[in-house]
Amino acid sequence: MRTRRPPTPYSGPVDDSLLTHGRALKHVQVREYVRSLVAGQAPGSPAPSERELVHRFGVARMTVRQALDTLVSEGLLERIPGRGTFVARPPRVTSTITGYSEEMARRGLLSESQTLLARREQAGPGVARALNLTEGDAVIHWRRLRRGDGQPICLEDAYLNEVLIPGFLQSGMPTSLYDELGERGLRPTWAEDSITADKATREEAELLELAPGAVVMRHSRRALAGEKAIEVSRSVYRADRFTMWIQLGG
Amino acid sequence: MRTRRPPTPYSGPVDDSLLTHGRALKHVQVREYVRSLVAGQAPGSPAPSERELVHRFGVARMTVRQALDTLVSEGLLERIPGRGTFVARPPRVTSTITGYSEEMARRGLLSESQTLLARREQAGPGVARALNLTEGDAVIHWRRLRRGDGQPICLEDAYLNEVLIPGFLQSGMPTSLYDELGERGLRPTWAEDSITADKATREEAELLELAPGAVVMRHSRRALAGEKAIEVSRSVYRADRFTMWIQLGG
DNA sequence: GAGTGGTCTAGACCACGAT
DNA sequence: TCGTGGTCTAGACCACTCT
Repeated sequence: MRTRRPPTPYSGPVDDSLLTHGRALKHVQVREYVRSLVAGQAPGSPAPSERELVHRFGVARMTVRQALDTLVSEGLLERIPGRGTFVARPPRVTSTITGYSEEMARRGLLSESQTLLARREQAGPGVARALNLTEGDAVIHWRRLRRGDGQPICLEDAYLNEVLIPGFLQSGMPTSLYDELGERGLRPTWAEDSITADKATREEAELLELAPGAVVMRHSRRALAGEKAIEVSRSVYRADRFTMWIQLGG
Repeated sequence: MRTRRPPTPYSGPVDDSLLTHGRALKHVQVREYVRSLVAGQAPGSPAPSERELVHRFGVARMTVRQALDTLVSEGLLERIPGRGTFVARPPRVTSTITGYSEEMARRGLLSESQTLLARREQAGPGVARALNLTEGDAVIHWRRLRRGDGQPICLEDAYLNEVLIPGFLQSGMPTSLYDELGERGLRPTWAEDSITADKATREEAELLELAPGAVVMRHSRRALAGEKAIEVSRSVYRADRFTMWIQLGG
């Protein structure tokens, strides 16, 4: 039986991001070592064997397994019993939440965005409910006319929970809302969308340079980052210039 | 230090589904015991503590942790350091691939489906490409008029890879395509959808009981079960009676 | 202080794949 | 046969929460 374990005064080079209470956890060290080894490797490339890592780090095999378990559950590695551990083929993208800018980029179109309105408002009943706020709470209302290759494509009214993004209006409006949210750790991870077809109102037709009554697609979204309802938006798209693409599942 | 472990001749009641090579793995026993305890429990209810399970099953704590790890990664349990292990609140549904029947059921509408066509055809170029087939390969073409509460809502043309579902046409058409595919282990796990708005053609307008030129929503789907492309479909929905709901992310 | 989960050890035997 | 991952043991110390 083992006696007391010494207080593990680890003293090697340590990435600060890997510290917990001032000390790097061993399984984290192993995990990040393997992650860096494996970064950029082709799918199917072998990762170090568990016993090799045991040797290199002087840790128990269970510790190595804990490290690899994480990477396997991340989809980075794949274990094949009797053969070894290998770089997994990149898992199919699991329905990413994308915004308009990314949608346009994906099709190779130049994405432009003209802000028609960006101001603090009091939440109405619908917006308040969608953002888990109380009616009258402060929200940011951002209305944009969006173009692809110069042509009007979409008119979007987004409402953002101001409490979650202090200084948003003052900092100048970002090009990509979702990138900006990402930098604040609030990139939406979940969204409820609804989509229907309709005819453009007169105002919409004017802004989108359509004949009144032309066919449009209406898209509503409620986007959440973790538990936080961050954005609710209503968009109207020219049907003749826009097809929505969605990938579901993983 | 331990000596050799005895050959673990487990003899308790064993669910066949839990057997591997004729012997129930201990972590599986523990896992399924906890799963059954926790089934139907309200979120936040405590699960047995790790040490309690160690006692009850006479196993090492690492074994119990392995069992609980699985349930945690399934989203069934949640660990809170210093407090215990608890039933997790049901994880948000990660964008399920749903078919029309399930969509209707979700809104509490009576879903009906009238088969207009169900036959073997030779794949055209578009369908062949979508199903990873060669032009001329056999596909099943299934055209349905779908109603909600008696009203025409959707006209759908589905093409299925016949090789993957032998005897499909002969067995009588199912009510829910996705349920039927599920029973063959081919429930789609991934789908590429595209959605746009348009005006109904004369034929569509007739079948959907619309005025010619009325606004409709067009929906295309390419659905895969694992690596197998199983279904490709084109649907047209009456915009006045149907809004598409999508949940993204998890 | 008692109980909980988080981390870690230093081994063991097994089934399986490659050689 | 040798190396691999899969399973398992019987403990240990830690930080944390709750009472």
